Amino acid sequence: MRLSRYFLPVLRETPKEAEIVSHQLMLRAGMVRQASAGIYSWLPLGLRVLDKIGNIVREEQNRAGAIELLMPTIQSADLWRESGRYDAYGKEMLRIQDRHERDMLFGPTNEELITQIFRDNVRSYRDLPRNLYHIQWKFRDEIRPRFGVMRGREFLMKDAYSFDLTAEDGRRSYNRMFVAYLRTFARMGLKSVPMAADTGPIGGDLSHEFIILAETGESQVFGHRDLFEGDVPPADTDFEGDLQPIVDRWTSLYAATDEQHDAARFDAEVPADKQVSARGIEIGHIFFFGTKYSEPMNCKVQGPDGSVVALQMGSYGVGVSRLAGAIIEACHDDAGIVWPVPVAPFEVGLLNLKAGDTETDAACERLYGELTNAGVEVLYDDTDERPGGKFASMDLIGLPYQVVVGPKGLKGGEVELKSRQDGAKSSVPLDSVVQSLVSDVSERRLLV
RNA sequence: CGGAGCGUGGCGCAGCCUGGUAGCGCACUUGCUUCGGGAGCAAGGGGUCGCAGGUUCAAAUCCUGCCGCUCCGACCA
Repeated sequence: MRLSRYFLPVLRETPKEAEIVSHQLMLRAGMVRQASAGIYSWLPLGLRVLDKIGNIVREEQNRAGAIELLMPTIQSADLWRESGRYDAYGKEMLRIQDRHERDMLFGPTNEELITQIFRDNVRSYRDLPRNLYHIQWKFRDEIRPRFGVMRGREFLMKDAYSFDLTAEDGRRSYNRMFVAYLRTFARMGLKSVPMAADTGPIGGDLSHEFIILAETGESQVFGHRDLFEGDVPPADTDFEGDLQPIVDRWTSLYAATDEQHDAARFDAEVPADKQVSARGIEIGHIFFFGTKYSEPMNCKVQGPDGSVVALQMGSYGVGVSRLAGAIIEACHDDAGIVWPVPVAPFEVGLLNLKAGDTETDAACERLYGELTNAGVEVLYDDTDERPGGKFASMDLIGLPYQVVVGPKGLKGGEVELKSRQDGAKSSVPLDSVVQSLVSDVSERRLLV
């Protein structure tokens, strides 16, 4: 992408409504603009990040055997009356009426709708297990939205729903999502820790929140230090096999959010030098809730013995839009964002220090073409802005690699190659920079 | 909803107390000079001062009501 034709409004100063660093940087880097309280427009750069996050989530869901579909944002109130949640949900649910004065709502979650779809189309245990998911906008009319996209009212969420014949099978479905989540967040460069969690309005008795540590986290979390350094299950993990040992390993050590925290247990189970007490951000939440929806909504199949049984269900959420903010909270420095390669909006920033100069233009065009053809995502700053401004903007938007092309270096046939992550700079021959970048970038696209 | 604060050009702010020509920095446009880490000079463009009432000869400024936004608390992916 050529910057001269792109839409990337960067801000030199910090808008005063932004209090936390990820919100400030998202506004300054031209990723989002606030439409109203807790509701955001995603500008081109932000959308690219959102898509990358969504695609990683998608790949890992698919790997774990979940199947993607897409449900609407607007739902019928009648469906929610079946489960009893129309009255139970409270004011977070945005209730609206259509022109015929039918009660509708903007979906805060989709248990009811997916249960309806499933019950209307599945009759036999032979069609089990199934896990269906979608990535769709949700609306929860929070009392107080804050922290930018981290706690907006409108947010993009991946929500998966599992259907099983027995509780044991349901547990296996739960485990598949548990392992998928460990991989999903690790691929974004995040160290997530599953923690015993409250089930809230979703219901059920088995639940984990996936937490990353961040100073601006919304809740206090407690855990064993070793959990924050554990190895993530590899890509060739057999999701059809027994995942219980993996889950057991991750849940054997103490980890809890403040609402579940038991200080006495914490002190008894975790040696003082292994105790971690910090702020955390919830980026995923999984639940197993049995027949909470299938029973009242009559989502039943015939088992092998001919009996009709209500399905065992679970639901599994990932805050896709929240992750964009959460990753920035975890990955930034004084100059701006420092994107991990897998979620970076572009992988390489190409800086033409003297746009209009025949030689630098030619060298940049060549690099831009070759990198693009090699499948590397390049943002080419071909504007005639001064070098200082170009450097500052590139650092702000945080692309992992920068290629600096100017007359000085070109005299020796060289360009400067910089890593945003560690700030390392090196002079590289013009002829080998593409090869070097292609291998560096592709190596870091897959973190696990 | 309880408490606190803020709404003045795209962004950041001053002016309000003590009513009288709407200002500053950045950004933007044009020209010249500059050009390897946010340049200099010069000339420009852009504002219903959140909205509505009221007081007054006169309101960004004083009064009343409303709206929006932010922070702390209860709620949450």
